Amino acid sequence: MQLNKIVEFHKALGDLTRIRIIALLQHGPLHGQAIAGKLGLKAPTITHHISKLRDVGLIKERREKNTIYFSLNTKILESSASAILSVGKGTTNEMIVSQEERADIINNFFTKEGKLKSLPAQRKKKLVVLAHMIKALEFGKVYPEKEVNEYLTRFHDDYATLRRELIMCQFMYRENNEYELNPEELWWLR
Amino acid sequence: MQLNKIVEFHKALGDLTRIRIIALLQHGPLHGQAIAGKLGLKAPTITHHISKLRDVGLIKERREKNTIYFSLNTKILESSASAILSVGKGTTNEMIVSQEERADIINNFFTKEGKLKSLPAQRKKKLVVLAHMIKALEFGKVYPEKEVNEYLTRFHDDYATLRRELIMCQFMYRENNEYELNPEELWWLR
DNA sequence: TATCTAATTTGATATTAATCTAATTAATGT
DNA sequence: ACATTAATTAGATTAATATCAAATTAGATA
Repeated sequence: MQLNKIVEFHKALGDLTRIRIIALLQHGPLHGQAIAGKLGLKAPTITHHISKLRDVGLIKERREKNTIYFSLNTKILESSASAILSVGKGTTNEMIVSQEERADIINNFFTKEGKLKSLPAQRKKKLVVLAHMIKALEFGKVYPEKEVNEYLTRFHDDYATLRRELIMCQFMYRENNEYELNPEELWWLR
Repeated sequence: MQLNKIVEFHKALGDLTRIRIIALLQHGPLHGQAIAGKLGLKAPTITHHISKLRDVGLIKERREKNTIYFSLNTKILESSASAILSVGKGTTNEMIVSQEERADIINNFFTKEGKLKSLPAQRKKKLVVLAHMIKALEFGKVYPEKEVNEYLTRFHDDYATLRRELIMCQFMYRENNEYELNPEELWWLR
C-alpha cells in the first residue's frame, strides 16, 4: 500500500533532530562527526537518524578516505513532500493497485526462478512488472549502461527491450550513457 | 517557518490512521462516527487523531445539530507540506567571509581577554562578531533569559544590547522568554 | 425536566522510538 | 602487523503515543 510510504516519509521528518540534519544538509554534504558536533549529539545518534532518513530515500552518500559524506536527495524530498497533496484523490490512479493485485501480476508474469516470461501488453500490468524489476536498484546511484544490461539480464535475455521500456515509461533516465532511477516517477515504490 | 512547527506537522502526518483520515476528508466533510465506521475504529480514537490534525491547523469543522463535520484545510496542507523544501535555506551570501578575514575582525573587536570592545557598525563585521560570541552555545538547547544574560556578560556588561542584536539578526529566536539558536541562520558556523 | 446522541475526557495498557555507553566493524595509514 | 579514525551495532533506559473501555460533557429534542 502506498499510504504506508507516505506515513514512513512523514514519520522520518517528524523529529526535530532529523529536521535539523536536513537543514544542515541543504547547504551541502557533511560527514557524521561534523553533524554530531554541530547538533551536540553523539555519533551513534547520528547514525540512527541518518539511517531513518536513508530508509525513505532522502540520503545520498559518498565515501572519501575513512569518512562518509552524507547529502540530501532533494528530488526525493520534493516528490515525497508533495505526495500528501494527492492522497485520496486518484491522481496517480494508474498506479493505484492493491497489494494482492500486484502480487497476482508478478506471479503471472515471472517464473518461480524470477525470470520474466513476457512483457504485459496492458499498460498497468507493464508498469507493475517494470517496477518490480528495478526494486534492487538504488535511488541516486548512477549506473553505467553495461551494469544496467547485466542487471536486466537476470530477468530476461532481451535486456535491450527492457532498458528501452524503462526509459520510455520514465522509470529511469539516461544521460550520456549513464542511467539513474527517476525519483519523480517512483516515489510510490518500495 | 519555525523548525518545531515543521516537526509537529510531519509528526501529525506520520501515522497511518491520520493519513487515512486525510484521504477520506479529501472527498469532503465527514462526522466523527462516520470516520470511525469507515476505519473500523472507536470514536475516542478519532477524537484523538482529529485533535492532533487540528493542532497543526489541518482541520476545519462545522456543527450541524449534534454532529460535527470535519473537513480538510487544504491551504494549510499545501503550505505546510512545502515548508520542508526551504528549511535551512534562510541564509544570504552576506555571510560568506573567508577564514582570515574573520580572524582579523575578531582580533580587532575583542581584547586579548576576550571582551568585546565595541559592536561593529558595518553589518558584515557585526555578524562575524555575533557569530563568534555564540560559539559556545548549543544548537537545539533552550536557554532561559537569565542564563543568556549571564553568558553574554562574559563579553560585555551591556548584555541587553547584545541579546537584542542576536534576536534582530536572527541568530537566536525567543519564545515566551526562552532563547534558542536559530539553525537556519547559523549553518555556516563552525 | 428528562432523555437521546455525538463528542470528549480520563485512565490504563502496550508499542514505538530517541538517546546514550560500550563494543565492534571498516578502511587507512604507519 | 599494528594503530588510528570514522561509522555502525547491541543493549539499556527513558519518554511518547495509539488504542480502547468507562465516565463525562454538550447540544438538541421530546
